[in-house]
Amino acid sequence: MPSMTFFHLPAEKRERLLAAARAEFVRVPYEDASINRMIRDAGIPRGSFYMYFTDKEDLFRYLMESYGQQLVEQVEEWLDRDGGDLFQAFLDLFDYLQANRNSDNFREMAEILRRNQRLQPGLILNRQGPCAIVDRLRDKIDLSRLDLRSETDLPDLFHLLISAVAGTMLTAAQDGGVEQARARLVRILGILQRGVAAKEAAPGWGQQ
Amino acid sequence: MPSMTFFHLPAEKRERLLAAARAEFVRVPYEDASINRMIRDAGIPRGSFYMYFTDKEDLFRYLMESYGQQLVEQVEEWLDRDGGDLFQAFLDLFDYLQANRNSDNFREMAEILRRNQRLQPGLILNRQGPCAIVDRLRDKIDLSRLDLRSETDLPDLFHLLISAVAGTMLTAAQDGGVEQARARLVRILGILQRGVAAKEAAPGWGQQ
DNA sequence: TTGACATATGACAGGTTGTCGGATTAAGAT
DNA sequence: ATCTTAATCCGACAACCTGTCATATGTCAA
Repeated sequence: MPSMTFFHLPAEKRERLLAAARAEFVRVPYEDASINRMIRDAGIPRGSFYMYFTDKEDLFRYLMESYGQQLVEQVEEWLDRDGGDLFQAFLDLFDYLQANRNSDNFREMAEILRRNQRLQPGLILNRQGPCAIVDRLRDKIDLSRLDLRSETDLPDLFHLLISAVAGTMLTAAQDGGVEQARARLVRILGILQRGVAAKEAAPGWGQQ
Repeated sequence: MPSMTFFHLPAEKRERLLAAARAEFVRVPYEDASINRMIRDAGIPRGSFYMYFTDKEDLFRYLMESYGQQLVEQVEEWLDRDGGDLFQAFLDLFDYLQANRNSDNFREMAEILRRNQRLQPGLILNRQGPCAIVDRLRDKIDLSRLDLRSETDLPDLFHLLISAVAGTMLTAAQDGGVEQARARLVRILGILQRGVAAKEAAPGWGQQ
């Protein structure tokens, strides 16, 4: 979390720094991003930066969090539109991130995510896990379609869904096209919905 | 992948470098690991290092890959013992990694995994995804217990299982105890087995 | 005016990485 | 035994990066 000082800053200066930071994270993957360049581009002196953020990670997390905020809002909308269908909403999320023909803002976010999907999903995901998000979305979700048996099933499901989307976005970038990746996501969503346990737990050990 | 030169090295020298590298990755998380220290400890000159590996990442991936090799062998064993029960085997994996009262070798691996679970599951996982592993384990798995509907369901399931284990190991390290984390893993395995779709809900979402 | 406090600033120490060209070794070839 | 050629070795080096700290500057209240 940025220091209070950062928020007391004149909005213009604050935004200048954030813009430079976003540009840098768009330019190269996280590990290669340089605080030096950010402050140079933003015209902020070195010492000041460390007055605001403790770290490159601190800054990155702050950015991710605000992006996350926006995504959650977007997902909220889809849930409304899709009648609370969680799976459809996550499929929408995938399509949305792939398309990225949207506001510059999202285009930027999508680019950063794409740059950093190979490493650190742990960095991108909020530290506290999906719990906060779930709390916010819970009442938009049509729970009657879900067979949840424990208090934590919904957060856990979220975790699985998020990493599925992240994982398939990786596929999309590397291997073949978006099509293939999307198909994979659909299959994974299918697995999560129906489960992989054979319905009649046949005791026999015969294979196939 | 290390260069051929690396494998032509006298075994002693090669092992000296690898040992120093492992020690360094045990000492600090990936980002902070220093090639400098590794070569200093191993008594290998700077130029040589870059003759063998292109990168810190190159070296790390090589290590992870060999650890992965060992883990797969271990999982293979469990599958034999558990009668091909994939879910049981992954639960065993969790217990095994948590316990880490094993050979120094595994203790080291467990420590590295623990240090790096926060970031880069993407780094730890083999680039090609679980496919290679799956091919190797496929005939040890009792497929009659699973309801798989597509060629890729098994790899995808693996991916989910692995990230579930990784995710809960994270929980284990941060929040409360191992107990809580294990319970969470059990619930997640439950979700994957039975699915979260309410049984009689109409499956209408899969169009498009 | 004068403290007392928050904030700003940039020079600096210590560290890192990847490269490069000359030294060294190994392996044939003559 | 000597020469040739290619592979390997090596450490000095340039370029960069980060986090800190002592000093300067601003701000508000008494």
